[in-house]
Amino acid sequence: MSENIDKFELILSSSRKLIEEIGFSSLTMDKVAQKAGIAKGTVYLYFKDKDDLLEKVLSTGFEKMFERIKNRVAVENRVIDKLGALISENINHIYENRYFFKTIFLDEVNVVFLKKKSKESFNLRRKRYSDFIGDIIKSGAESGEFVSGLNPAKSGYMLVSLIKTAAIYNFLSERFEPTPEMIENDTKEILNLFLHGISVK
Amino acid sequence: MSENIDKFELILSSSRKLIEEIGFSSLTMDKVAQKAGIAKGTVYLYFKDKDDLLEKVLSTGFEKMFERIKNRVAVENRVIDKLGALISENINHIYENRYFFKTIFLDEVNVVFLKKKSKESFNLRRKRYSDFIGDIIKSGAESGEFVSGLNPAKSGYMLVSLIKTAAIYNFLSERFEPTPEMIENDTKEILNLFLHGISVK
DNA sequence: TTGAATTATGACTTTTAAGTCAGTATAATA
DNA sequence: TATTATACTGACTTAAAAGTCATAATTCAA
Repeated sequence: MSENIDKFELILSSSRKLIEEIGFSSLTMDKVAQKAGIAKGTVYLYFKDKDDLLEKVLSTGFEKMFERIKNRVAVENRVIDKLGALISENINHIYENRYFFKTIFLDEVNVVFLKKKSKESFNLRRKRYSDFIGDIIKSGAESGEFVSGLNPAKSGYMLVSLIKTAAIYNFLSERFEPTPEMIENDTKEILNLFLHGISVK
Repeated sequence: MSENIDKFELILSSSRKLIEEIGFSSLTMDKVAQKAGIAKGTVYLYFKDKDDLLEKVLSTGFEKMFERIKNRVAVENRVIDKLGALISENINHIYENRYFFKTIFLDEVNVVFLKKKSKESFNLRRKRYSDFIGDIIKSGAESGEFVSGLNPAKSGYMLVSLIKTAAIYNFLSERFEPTPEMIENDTKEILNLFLHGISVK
């Protein structure tokens, strides 16, 4: 019985290690079995199929992280301290599992591309756009409108991700036919968040 | 000669349409050929392989968007207006190509999962975390610390994406062994951006 | 100790999709 | 019109990986 639990955990941890090494897109059941030092058929005794295995890899990871963040946040009393604790705990968790998250975060490119070259040009485009925004931000910092000490390129990435996230939020909320007003509103909202944040002045 | 260019464009646009309908992860060369009403072999006369085709689908789309945004931004003089124009133009572009972008943005889940059920639980976890943050933000809005009129859940998504983006930025910059100070710095930076933005007060 | 139940194995089957290429149709040229 | 060059076709080959299952090893219980 306890043997079973061990094997279940063994397969999970082997999968996690493999994902760190080769990414989701190259993960195969054969490799998982090999990594765990067991036969492929055995994997299917503990997991319904590949989908089930990956779902469990991600869900157990998430639950661990969420639990940790909730506990840390509960200690703080003031709202801003809660947010600070949350961010810090989240970043720490990402870094402690950095190879896993690196794969998770960057593997999105692998959905689409099979070859290194295309991945590189994908990242290059992302960089070109962020740098373009970075230049605008830089000139704002030089004119004294924006705070000094900003990393312009990084801030560019941040703005791009805010725009993308707003779109994803709308897509997930089934908002597909936006009126011009809605778009104007979204624009204002993102610009405002990026320029002034959510605090009252 | 002009026939060739037409077929090249035909394959590109058929691929784009297909991606809108079924996503990257289900795209096959057979389906592309069928959609374009040509033989599979013909696709390989215009594109080296699948990777080449997808790379060109994405790069042409990006160049179009980037050109458009650059032109629009160039019209404005003040930095803040430039940023506003950029955001607005970017959002507009996303909405005009909404089905394509919906797939691009949400297909990241498909890297990992094959079945609908797992995708749903993935989105559910994302929502649970954002809602948790949303609750904190809500209490901050109620106490008057944060601006009113915020959508807490959406703001939660925004914060999560800022954290994620900061990590991606570090990963892309090959920063894998962060000191505690670097993590503390990142935390402050994100919290500060989220609370106060990049403008000077 | 033995035989029933449980767990494990890995060769095999099946599926899916990328990529090829010999043959066919169409267009260009002499 | 005949010949060459170019463009197109889709059945076929190849490859990769998911999932199965008859058989073997191990554990457990009487």
